Amino acid sequence: MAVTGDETAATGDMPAYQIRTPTTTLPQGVVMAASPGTLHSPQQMAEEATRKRELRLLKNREAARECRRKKKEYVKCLENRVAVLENQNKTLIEELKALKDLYCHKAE
DNA sequence: ATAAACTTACGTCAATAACT
DNA sequence: AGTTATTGACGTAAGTTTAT
Repeated sequence: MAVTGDETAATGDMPAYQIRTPTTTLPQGVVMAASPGTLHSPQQMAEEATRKRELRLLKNREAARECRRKKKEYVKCLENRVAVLENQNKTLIEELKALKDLYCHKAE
């Protein structure tokens, strides 16, 4: 199965193209008192996790686009090289034929 | 006209290579 | 060792071609 869940709980019934948020997100309206002395309430942790995930997805999205662009270019390059070599080959075959011909007629 | 088959581009995940 | 970048594999949507 390709659609395996990631670190945020495998929800097999959710289409892959939907953006999932970490399950650590608290229900609407629930406000936790920030633990005294720290800036790391569960909410803040969850928000930070979401922010990190979205940033990661954004970066990877762009990386994937670039990767495909490079691959396409590479393939185009190869195809071009094939065309060039095919032409060279054709020319060489013609040349060989001509030389053989010449040699034959000389031999008579 | 349209249903089915094929193509193209995309976003995501996971593995791993490259970097610090 | 932890973090970030790269890329193959997969599923999806939209576009195009082909057969009826």
